[in-house]
Amino acid sequence: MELKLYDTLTREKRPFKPLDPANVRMYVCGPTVYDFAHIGNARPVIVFDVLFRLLRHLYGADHVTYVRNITDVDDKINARAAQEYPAMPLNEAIRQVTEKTDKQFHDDVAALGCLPPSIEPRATEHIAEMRELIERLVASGNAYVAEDNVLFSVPSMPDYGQLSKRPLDEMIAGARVEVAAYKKDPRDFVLWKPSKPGEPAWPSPAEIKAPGRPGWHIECSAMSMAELLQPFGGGLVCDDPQKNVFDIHGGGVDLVFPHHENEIAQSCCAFGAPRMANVWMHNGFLQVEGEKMSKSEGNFVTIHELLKDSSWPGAILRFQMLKTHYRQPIDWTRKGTDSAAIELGVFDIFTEGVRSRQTRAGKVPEDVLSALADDLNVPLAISVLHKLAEECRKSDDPWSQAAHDLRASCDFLGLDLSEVSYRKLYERQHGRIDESRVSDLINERSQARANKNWKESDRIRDELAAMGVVLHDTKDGTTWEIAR
RNA sequence: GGCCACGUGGCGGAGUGGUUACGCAGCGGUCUGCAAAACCGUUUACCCCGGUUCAAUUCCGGGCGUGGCCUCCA
Repeated sequence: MELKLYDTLTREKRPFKPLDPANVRMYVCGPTVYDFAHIGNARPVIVFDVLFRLLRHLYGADHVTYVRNITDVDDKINARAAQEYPAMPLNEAIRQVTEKTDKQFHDDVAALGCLPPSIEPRATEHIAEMRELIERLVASGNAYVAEDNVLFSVPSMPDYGQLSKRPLDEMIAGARVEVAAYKKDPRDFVLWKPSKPGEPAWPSPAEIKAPGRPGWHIECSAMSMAELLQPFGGGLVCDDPQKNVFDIHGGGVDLVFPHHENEIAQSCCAFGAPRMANVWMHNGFLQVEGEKMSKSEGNFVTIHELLKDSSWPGAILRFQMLKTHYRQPIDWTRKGTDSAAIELGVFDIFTEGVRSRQTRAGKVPEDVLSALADDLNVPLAISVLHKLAEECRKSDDPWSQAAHDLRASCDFLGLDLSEVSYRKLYERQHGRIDESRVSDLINERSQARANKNWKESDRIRDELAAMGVVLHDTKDGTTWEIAR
């Protein structure tokens, strides 16, 4: 099976050829840990988790390295720390904020069924590599010092702007931001900047006396080097440009410019590499109820709220996210969550037996895998799952091959069905169903029906319906389930 | 203002130069005391205007709409 991925750089879907099939390497930009992650942050985490699973399937679990960083040095973190812990020394407050947010993030994404990446480097653990990279860029003439800042010189890189397709000279025209006076060129960006007193600070590179801290973009160049190049023979000590490229770099489409463009500039110029990564993948943006998500609009939806306050099982949120192809925009709505719950509830019904007692090996159908291999066409893969569910419905055997395959497919997609049954959803909202009360009422109703007392029979059925219980009268008696 | 995406039936959402996506909902039927479930059948599509083509929802151009980005972070 051939994996094809859409590459933002070339704007086309291409067959994926790993540099080394024994060491497939992927880097995805992770969160800045200063606040609860919102549902938009969840998208790349879920999307690239599916890709991670697929790569592990295709190349072997031990042959894929997935790096997702944690950004724990950033102005927003500083601001949040000062606001939340005004009495505390800033660095201590920052540690409080980052540790707390970091934990929340991991709890949230675990609930969404995401595997932990192979490595989750933290920016503050890689300051040394950032400094080394900056020194290199200064030495090579790609960066310069100005007022204790180190800036990347965009004109020093003729290819700058390829990823976002922004022509160098036209880029300034529409800019509406004031340009710092010390910049040689308005497009130059910061690699290192001086820290204000009390802020996190490290010894500066390039013989700058004042302590400082890294710019935003350099951390990803440094961490991808440290985790995806150096361990595989590349990095600063290696002059072979081919050793200084990894396979896949991912993130949200909002990162294409400037973040990824600048990462490319830093990495390629530092290592003399023709490319930073062979494939650039970007997930589409997300709106909430038709509106841009923003705190001022009051429609800022965090993963935590959905899981804890609204009691949605993570699998349902994950499924809702995966119902849309990763490059399409999503309008995240409550109605969409309800639909996802109904669909997954069906998968739960048909796999309930095989989840408690697997009687044979389930197999992820080729149709599912080939859909995923076609640039992660998860919606198409899900349509195959519906077909399996259809087979299950037609089968008399609760342990049919289709049921095993459906289970295997859900497992493959990271969809944990253990909490998604209609009953569990109902009980999360309305409290436990009193089963003995239900069976008492059913017995009473059966009596009434035996006596052809349809009025009483229907009254009891209505009473049960009010409890969320729906009856099925069959030849063998009456069964019940929770309303969908 | 510049650059870049996206626009499919009631809703969600794939895909394609000519043939049923799929799911949910709706409608009709079988079944049922009546229902429910199940099964069978079935309605409503490709933003607008041009162009290319034997043929466009699918390619090209323009328009409209929505969204993203426009650098040291709002």
